[in-house]
Amino acid sequence: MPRELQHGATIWDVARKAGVSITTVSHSLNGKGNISEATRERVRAVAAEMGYVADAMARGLRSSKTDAIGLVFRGLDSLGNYGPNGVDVFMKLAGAAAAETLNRNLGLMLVPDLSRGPLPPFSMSLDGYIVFAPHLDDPVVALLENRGIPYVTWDRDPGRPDFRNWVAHDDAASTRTVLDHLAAAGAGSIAYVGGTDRNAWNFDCEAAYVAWCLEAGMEPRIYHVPERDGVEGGQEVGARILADGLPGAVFCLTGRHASGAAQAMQERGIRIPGDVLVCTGSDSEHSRQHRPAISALDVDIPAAAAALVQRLCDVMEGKSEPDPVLLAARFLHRKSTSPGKARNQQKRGS
Amino acid sequence: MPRELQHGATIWDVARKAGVSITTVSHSLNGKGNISEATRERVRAVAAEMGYVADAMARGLRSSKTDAIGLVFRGLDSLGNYGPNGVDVFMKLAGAAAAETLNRNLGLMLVPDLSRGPLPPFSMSLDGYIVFAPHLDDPVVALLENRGIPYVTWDRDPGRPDFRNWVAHDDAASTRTVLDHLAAAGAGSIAYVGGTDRNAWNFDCEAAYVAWCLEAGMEPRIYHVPERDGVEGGQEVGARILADGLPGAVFCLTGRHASGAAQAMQERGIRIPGDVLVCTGSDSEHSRQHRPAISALDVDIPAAAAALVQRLCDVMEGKSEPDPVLLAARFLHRKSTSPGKARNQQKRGS
DNA sequence: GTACGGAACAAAAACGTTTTTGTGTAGCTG
DNA sequence: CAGCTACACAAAAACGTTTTTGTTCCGTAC
Repeated sequence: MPRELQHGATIWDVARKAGVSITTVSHSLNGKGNISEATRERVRAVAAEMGYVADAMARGLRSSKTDAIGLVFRGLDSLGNYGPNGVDVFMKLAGAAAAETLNRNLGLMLVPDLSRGPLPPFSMSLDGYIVFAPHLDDPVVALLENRGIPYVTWDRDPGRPDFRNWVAHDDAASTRTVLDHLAAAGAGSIAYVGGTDRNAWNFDCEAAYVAWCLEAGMEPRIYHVPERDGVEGGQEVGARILADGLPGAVFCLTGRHASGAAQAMQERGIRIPGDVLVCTGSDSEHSRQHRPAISALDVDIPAAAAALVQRLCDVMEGKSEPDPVLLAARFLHRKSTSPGKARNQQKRGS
Repeated sequence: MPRELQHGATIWDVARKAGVSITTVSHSLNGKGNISEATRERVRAVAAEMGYVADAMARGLRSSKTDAIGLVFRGLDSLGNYGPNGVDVFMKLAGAAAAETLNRNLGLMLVPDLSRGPLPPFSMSLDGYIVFAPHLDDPVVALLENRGIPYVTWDRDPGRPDFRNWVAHDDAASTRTVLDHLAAAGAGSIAYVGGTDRNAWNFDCEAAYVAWCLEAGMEPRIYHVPERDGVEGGQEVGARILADGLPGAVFCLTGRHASGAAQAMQERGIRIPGDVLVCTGSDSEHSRQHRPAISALDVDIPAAAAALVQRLCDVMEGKSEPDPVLLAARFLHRKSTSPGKARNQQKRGS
């Protein structure tokens, strides 16, 4: 049991005990001013012995640096609105980001959606922010922009083409990979199921799908389901797709939708992958759990978190802004897209 | 685009614009002093119009309240040492805790393991802490105790029987539930596989197992595998159990161990649940994914998080400390423990 | 012998709040 | 009309740092 009042050890206490002024203490510990090495060392020893740690508030007040960054936490309700890949991805990202920040000796604060309700106490004092999946006219980025707080986003901001501090997967390339794979596995027509959130993920994947169809001479079949509707929304769209005519493959952006759609079709006697291929743009427990397991695009979360934190640190240090970071998604080939006989509903190239 | 320098709007600016002193501003906004309702309202309006938010640093410095709590984040390396249920549970807890704190308008900061390396800047200024699964002589709780920072723990601290601010599942009751279930499903002998971390979870489950065996007249068969060894450790212990003689059931505390043990036995021709029942004390993706799916105890994470945050707030407000919170775990009955013919290796009661 | 300069440290200002203590005016009492 | 209270607000101290500006001492150059 060391000191009794270690809790309140202030810079004055250290100064008194070392027989110097508080200036000397501050300078000694921070390696700044002009202090003889002997004094510096002595002060360091005293401070260490007393377990002195500079008060973060006072330091932050003076130098307006908190050494902590924020991660905008979108609650479950708003995740329905914003978070395309669902809570799983978000929480994994939070964990990876925390692991990444600790390496740099930064704190990571989870703050609720900044756009509604009273601002959480610390939110405006953080050094920077990571924003998850900004949507069109996102009030959160508007607020940060307005306050001049540095931030990076996961996925690009669809409304700000000139904003460059983002990290994302190459959605266009990923989409083409998936579609090529489905076509190679025998799908002559491919239905696309996107979400309704107005974020880059939805926009870019759909655009890539349309472009790919054009090239392949295939008629686009596009469906939209609100992200928040999850598996049930997937079931509903599965039925709708069936009513419109069985395609060779169904590509659902979210894992929940894919799982629901697959389930709805299976319940109506359709076999996967025998009669239709199913694939999702974001792996989740639902896609893994489904029988047969659903092929998916997989996100390298640690890499994404590392890139985000790195970029944010760069921005905070005022480094010049290079190009956005594009990561490659892995395609996880599972049973739901095993190749088989041709499944052309509308003949390819017809 | 509102104001140009909203970023730096200070209490002085508000005071000047409202034609009052900063005292009046502070009092008006915080509903303290003795201010006429007219003035109070006018100041409020001006502040709102300017988008004024009190600087958290200054406020914190003055009143030594940060309105933020910390969650000790144990990195992947130390999770091997500390986190009994693996990273999944921890991240879910973090998410649930974040959702819970935002309701109270508190910030939640993830801080790295406090016991090693330099302390992250903010760690000693937070109002309180949630510590995940403290182990015997945990340096993190020692540090918090030493600094006089309020904290609650998830799972009790095995080394401090008189510390009461914890929330946990009733491990003894859960263990009995599982063992009763296994016995009822026909297991005449049950092998127990625990971890090596010195935390309450391991201690209490093992003690309950031993007690239950004594009552049931069954010879205890206890194995230990380091948590960090994961699935591979489970495979290894599965082989070891088999070499010692096939029991009627295997109860592994962690999902990874259970999955590995099941796998090792299945590879050697043992059928589950035909020849042996397998069950785990903490549900995870591994237990869900395994074929057959492995029965498990399931944690109600949101309830746990809510209880932890609630308790921490109580402690911070200096409320009297009631009894620790004991939550009930749900038992998820899956295929791996389907009842069948008696599987008595050693006859029950013999 | 005075002026200059650098080394080593100290004093004081500043950061933006909250809180304690003042201050002036009005109304009321005796 | 002196004195007291209540009211509405202002001034100033305090929180614990960092940083800017001083101060002292001493050696050296002119």
